Amino acid sequence: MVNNCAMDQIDRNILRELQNDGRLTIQELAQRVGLTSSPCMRRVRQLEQDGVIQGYRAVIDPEAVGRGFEVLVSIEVKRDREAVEAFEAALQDIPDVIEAYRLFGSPGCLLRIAVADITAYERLWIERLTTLSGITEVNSQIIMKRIKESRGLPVGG
Amino acid sequence: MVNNCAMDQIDRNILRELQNDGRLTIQELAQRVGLTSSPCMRRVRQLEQDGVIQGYRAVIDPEAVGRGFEVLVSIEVKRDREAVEAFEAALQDIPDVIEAYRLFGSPGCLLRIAVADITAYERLWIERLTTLSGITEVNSQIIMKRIKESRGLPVGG
DNA sequence: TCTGAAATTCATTCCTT
DNA sequence: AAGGAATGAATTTCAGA
Repeated sequence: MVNNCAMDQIDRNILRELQNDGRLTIQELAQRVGLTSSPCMRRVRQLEQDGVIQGYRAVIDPEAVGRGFEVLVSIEVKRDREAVEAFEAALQDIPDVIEAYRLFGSPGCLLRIAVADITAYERLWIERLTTLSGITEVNSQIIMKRIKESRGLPVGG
Repeated sequence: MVNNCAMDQIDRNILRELQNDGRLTIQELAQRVGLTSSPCMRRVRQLEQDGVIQGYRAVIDPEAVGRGFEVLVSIEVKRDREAVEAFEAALQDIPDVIEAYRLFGSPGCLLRIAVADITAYERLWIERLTTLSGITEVNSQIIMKRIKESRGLPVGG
């Protein structure tokens, strides 16, 4: 269950610390939140079991794996069930599409794409995006600047 | 330096595994990529030093921390330096804004916002978004469906 | 629920190949 | 670069408050 809401300030501090450094040792974490290691570990395990902590990930430099060029793509899809389902299924098979959202209003769909460079993007665009069926519009937006980065969710307190 | 490109297939496998589970023990990781623990650890440390691995994070369930309602907001800002800089500085002080991008073309700016519910969003919108100076348009888009989720970057191989 | 100690597992170093 | 053994840390469990 995700919301038994027995989450107190210490739990929130644990979440904040682990969002910042997911490889903190239990001991170091315990010290930062004012516990000793056994209760601290019990809380962490509980948060994991409850699904509050969904997992841990290494954060990789996109440049280093040939994905330093990011594009946001607005797409309009024909508003019929067949078209939408086929389109969304097709997205699953394009690894360069790292996020995709269906929106209310316009655009109907927003993709976040990560490729090596503009050449790779051109190839992706001509070979895979424009060939998707049921699409009525594709609009590619290059990011000029990251104004604010996602370093995890703000955790109250 | 990020690209000395002495990265081989084993390194890419390490990155893939650590993206999937950032708390893998070196031993378990070593087994998965076909090494013993000492060379495996050397590689991980090297990747960290080179900045290929930028860090480790716990992934938190947004619902559990009162941020289950996500909105994408397109904003147009007056195209003058003062306005843009003031606007972008102001965004830094709104914790609900978890990502912000300045784009080429239109919209000039895209925000990703995470709040508890639509009521909280209404409050944010009226109190903090519409009051930002230099803004000519605000367009809020609610996510109907997450078609594809970011579980880290695809790592070749 | 916490503490503190005991048992086990892991990280890390060093030396050899 | 990789493997293996040694050691020092950290995790994890458990008894008691």
